[in-house]
Amino acid sequence: MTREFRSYESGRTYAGNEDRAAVRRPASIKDVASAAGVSPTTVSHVLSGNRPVNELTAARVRSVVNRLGYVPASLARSLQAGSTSVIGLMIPDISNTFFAELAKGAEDAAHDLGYGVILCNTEFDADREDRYLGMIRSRFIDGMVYASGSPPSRRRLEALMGKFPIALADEEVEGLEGALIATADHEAGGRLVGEHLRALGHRRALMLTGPRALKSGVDRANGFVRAFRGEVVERVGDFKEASGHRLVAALLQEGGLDCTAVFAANDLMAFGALTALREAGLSVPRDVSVVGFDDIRAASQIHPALTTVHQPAYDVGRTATAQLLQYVTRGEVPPASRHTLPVELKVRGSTAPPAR
Amino acid sequence: MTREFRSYESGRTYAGNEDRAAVRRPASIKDVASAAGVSPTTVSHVLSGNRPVNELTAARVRSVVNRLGYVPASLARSLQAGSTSVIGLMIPDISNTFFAELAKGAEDAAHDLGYGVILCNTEFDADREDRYLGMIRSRFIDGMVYASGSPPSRRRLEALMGKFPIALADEEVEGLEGALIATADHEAGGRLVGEHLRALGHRRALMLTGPRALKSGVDRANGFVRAFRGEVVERVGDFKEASGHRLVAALLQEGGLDCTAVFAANDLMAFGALTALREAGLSVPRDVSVVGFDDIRAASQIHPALTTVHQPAYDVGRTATAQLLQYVTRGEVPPASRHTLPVELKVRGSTAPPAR
DNA sequence: CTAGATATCCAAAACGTTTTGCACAACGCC
DNA sequence: GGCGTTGTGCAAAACGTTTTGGATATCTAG
Repeated sequence: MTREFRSYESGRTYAGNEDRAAVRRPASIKDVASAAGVSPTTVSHVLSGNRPVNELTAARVRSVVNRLGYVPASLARSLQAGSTSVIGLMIPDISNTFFAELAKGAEDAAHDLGYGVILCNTEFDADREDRYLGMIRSRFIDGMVYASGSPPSRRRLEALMGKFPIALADEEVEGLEGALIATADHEAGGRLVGEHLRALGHRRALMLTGPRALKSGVDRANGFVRAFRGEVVERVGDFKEASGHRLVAALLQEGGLDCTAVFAANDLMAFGALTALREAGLSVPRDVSVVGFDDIRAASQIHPALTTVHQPAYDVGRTATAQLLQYVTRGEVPPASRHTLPVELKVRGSTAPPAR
Repeated sequence: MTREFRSYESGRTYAGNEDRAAVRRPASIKDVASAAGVSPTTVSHVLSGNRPVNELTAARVRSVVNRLGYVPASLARSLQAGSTSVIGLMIPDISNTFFAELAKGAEDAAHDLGYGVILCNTEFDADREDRYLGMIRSRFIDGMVYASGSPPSRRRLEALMGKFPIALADEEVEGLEGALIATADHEAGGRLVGEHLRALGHRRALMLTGPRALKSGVDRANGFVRAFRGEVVERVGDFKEASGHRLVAALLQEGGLDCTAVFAANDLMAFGALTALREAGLSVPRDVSVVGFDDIRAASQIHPALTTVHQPAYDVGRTATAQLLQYVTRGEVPPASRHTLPVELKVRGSTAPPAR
């Protein structure tokens, strides 16, 4: 097999790879063109409909396309077009249901506009994050949805944000203004909890917060304290179940909780608190009410079901992505703009009026 | 339009877009070359280390690279190289923790070899799946990890499998031989459950299966039935929580469960079953034992904690991807090969000896 | 019968890299 | 002084598209 691609009129041959017949080079537009006796230009026009082509010629081209199983190389197309129709989604941990939901929203929004999503799972690893940021600098992706509040990257992010399309989701990176932001209304969530507990008659509460560095956690706490208008004892945890357990157990040992309600800044810490209370022989909600934040799946399945604030993780991902793409498709770097999405208080079995 | 890029020293502007100075074309290798007074070839060699370059020249080039903030366009690089260092991961639902774990394993394995992962979330939608399969045909991705057992795609998949690197994860597509496969040992999982329930003294069990079309579900059922060696009532569900609830509730209405144990083919259906049982006033595990499959996160967080079979979702994703990449990096289409990963029975609070 | 419009298709440039063959000079060796 | 060797860097081809300015033939109107 000589593998000659006799160009449509001149006797020129496109030198293929005669030697190794093993790996069959996929058909290119040139192959189609010469097989159909037209120029690559015409093939392109037939396929894109970008310019009219004689119907007879077009039919011939299409038949060759089928016969050869020709599929345009998207790489070459992207190179020419200057964009790839792919964006990145940077998150710390896809196995965390919150981020998985967020990712689903992002993927849906991207799919709607024909974009693909590259999963950038960082595990809070700065090197890993850097590698993924490199994808945007090398223009392999058209934009990035950034939902990973790992502090060390702020500097780098800042430098990129003016040059490339980037949207912040869920967590606004402290001190990073002028960006596209979609986040849940953490402050309102805290407020709802405060109002709920106050309405039930509670006047003294324990609040388990997340690390001070995360703005979302601070917002939740602020909203709560303002609305509760009672005494609030604050303890700083790390959003993990163990820390909720540890903090509550410690207080119980030191001579009693001295509170009628516990508000944990996320469901996992609330679970820890529940365990500690149960271990101490206290009953929820009879002796103590407990409220969480996030509404992860287990929250509604434990007993008693956990009163918590439902975060619109899916919507956060979807909104951030849709907003980002709105600018990406127009080749613009997005302006500063904030979207705060509503949260919802789910009242379940873990809260009740304080024992009198 | 002359399209000259002499901009660096002469005051000439970029012919590309004089009109909108807003969008500055990123520096190309030509820009660097002319600014450093060398050829693009030399720049390429300095950056890749592919051929030796005089240290003085190299230093000059590097300095220009920094000054201009040059980053090679990965698209052009990929076009030339003939591969993108990106693979696809096709799954039905990323918000399902099982697939999220699997995705994490895939991402980790890919990252280890410098590959990126495009998240292809199908929601069991054939069109969506087709679009993503198009990415491999258009060679935008170098390979695909396929973990979405939606039946309609089998035909298309079959056609692709000989031509492109594809690995099956978790679910082997029925009748699709000659592929790279990584899956959990579903049959052994079913067997472990059967042995466990039999050892506790159960002799009559209700088994909630998944759709018959999925081999994994069939394997689980077969393993269970063989090991349990008692009477098994079988009901077909669809792996969703609602179906577990519906099936059990229906049986209870029709005049009693008449079984001392329920084995659901996945945790979600087990959750549904638990709810139905609780609603009927039955106590788990006192009146009925319940076992699930998958060991999703919520399984250990509900009360009573669910006895279930731990699936190595992470390992399945990681193994499938690592195997796939082994061939992708060598430019080969992978041969037939199967990796069956061990499962583990997690005995928790939802199982006990039958009431006497 | 002729000028302009229309239909049809092609050549060449452009996207931004990497790779390969070659040119040229300087050097060491016999 | 000739010859292989090494060091250095360039030109050109190749990857596979899309886009744009024409070129040529055919048609239409006056």
